[in-house]
Amino acid sequence: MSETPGLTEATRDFLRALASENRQQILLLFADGAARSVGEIATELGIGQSTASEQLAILRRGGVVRAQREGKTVRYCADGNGISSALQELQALLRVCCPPTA
Amino acid sequence: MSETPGLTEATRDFLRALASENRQQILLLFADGAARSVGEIATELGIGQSTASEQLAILRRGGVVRAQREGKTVRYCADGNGISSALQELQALLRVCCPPTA
DNA sequence: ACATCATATCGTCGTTACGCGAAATGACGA
DNA sequence: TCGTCATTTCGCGTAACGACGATATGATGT
Repeated sequence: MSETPGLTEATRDFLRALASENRQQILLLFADGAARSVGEIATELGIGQSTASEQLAILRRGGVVRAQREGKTVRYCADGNGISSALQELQALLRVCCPPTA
Repeated sequence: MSETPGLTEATRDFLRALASENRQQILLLFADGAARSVGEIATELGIGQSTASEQLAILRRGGVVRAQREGKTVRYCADGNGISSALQELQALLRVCCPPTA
């Protein structure tokens, strides 16, 4: 069998990260550009603290958000680089599968 | 400004559809632009025929592929319209969450 | 070192997704 | 109508996901 991975594992992680409504909500919190702590996110979304941490980790693995420590707290914000690179790879795949008019 | 900037259910289905390696492989089969029957896809990927049908249905729901009957068989191919519209909506969301910081 | 607060990880449970074979549906030709 | 072939739907077992509370790790101030 040929290898033909199609998409990178990273891009698949990106897609899976965004394919969850809860995680989309988290991402949308960052629309104002402000970084947030895990606890703030949990409170704003009305979910458990550990849940927020875990979902944030998935988003981070997908290159959607990035974290930075500030004292005791960890602040998350959208990762523009990760997002645009994943988006580019995704577009490349889709272009391959959609030649001309269908 | 304060309206719901979230993603459509359709776009979430699109993301979920592409977040599976098996379904990505199916999509990649259509890179040559040729439509394929369910049985052909199952054979080419070495998966069960019912599995192929189900995964195809998910891809179709996500607007990634579309189906057309031809006699007894149903041929699937990539859905350029569905893909590009979902992609546009996705980009819109990501733009919202990624200020010019990058 | 100790206490404290924020976050990460662990253990668990219920729900959902995947993959298969078997059976039902739909299309066509005789 | 009947038989066949392709596809869809169903039933089931297994694996992965999502959420939670509880506990462990890490950072800070005293």
